[in-house]
Amino acid sequence: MMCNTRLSLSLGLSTTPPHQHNNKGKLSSYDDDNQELTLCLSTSSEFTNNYDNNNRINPQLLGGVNSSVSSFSNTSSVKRERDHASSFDEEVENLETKKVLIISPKGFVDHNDDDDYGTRKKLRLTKEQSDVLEDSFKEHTTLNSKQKRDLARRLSLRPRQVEVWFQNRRARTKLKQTEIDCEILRKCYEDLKDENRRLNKEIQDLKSLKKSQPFRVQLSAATLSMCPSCERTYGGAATDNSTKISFSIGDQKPHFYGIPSQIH
DNA sequence: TGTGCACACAATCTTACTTCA
DNA sequence: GTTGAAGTAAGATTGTGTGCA
Repeated sequence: MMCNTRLSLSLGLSTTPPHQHNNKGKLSSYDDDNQELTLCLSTSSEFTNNYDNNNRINPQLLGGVNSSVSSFSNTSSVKRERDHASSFDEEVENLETKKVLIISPKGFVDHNDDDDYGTRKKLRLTKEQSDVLEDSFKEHTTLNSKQKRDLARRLSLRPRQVEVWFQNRRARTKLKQTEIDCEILRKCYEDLKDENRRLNKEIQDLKSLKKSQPFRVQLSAATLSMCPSCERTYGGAATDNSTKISFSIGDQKPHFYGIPSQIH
């Protein structure tokens, strides 16, 4: 069977108990000529086991058929279908928008009229729904089952939709934070690079100064001083006459400058 | 210890919408 | 004003890892 085989689902809206149905989501018929697969599903409590949370058919129902439509054969999705459609009301609600599904390489697609053939309608949350979700996200970035259900009920969404919204929100918040962190690091890197360039230049200046003026030179406070006895250079950030403890370039041994007795 | 389940996350896909030539 | 390509935002899907009973 080709992936584009059309699958029609005939959904009975009867409240007949499942055990009284002849077709409980089993493969009903397959039209070789039109490559159409027809399933008859009851809307009994067993209906919930016929679909996953994305209104896709439980692959188990398709038996050998699902080998050609592996894109939707996902155990986690099947598992998650328990998360919603937990009541008969929700089942009926789902049926209102999911009457005919098409098997395609992308999985099952909702097709309630011919205009939608081959497309998937994407939900756009209303401003109000988004605001509520945002407010909720500010309070807690993850939801427990009860919070999820309550929020879904309040917004007339499926719990799975709320869950997905929070997942995406967390992911995009993290991404945004990563971008911010990255920008901060980039700025730090640029600053350090500038500082390194400045210090290297300073070293070069001092080296050339050392060659031309082999005596002690008091440079500006921000630059370095040179010990007259050993001609080593010292860091000189302090501007007062207090003792300065410095390290000569290329030597970790401290030199004391400012107190004659302490000069070696 | 193995197993199933629920959940979170990363990566990716897909669609709706916007911008711009 | 219209149109189509390109870009972006965001909802949805899929695969994987982890903790827990």
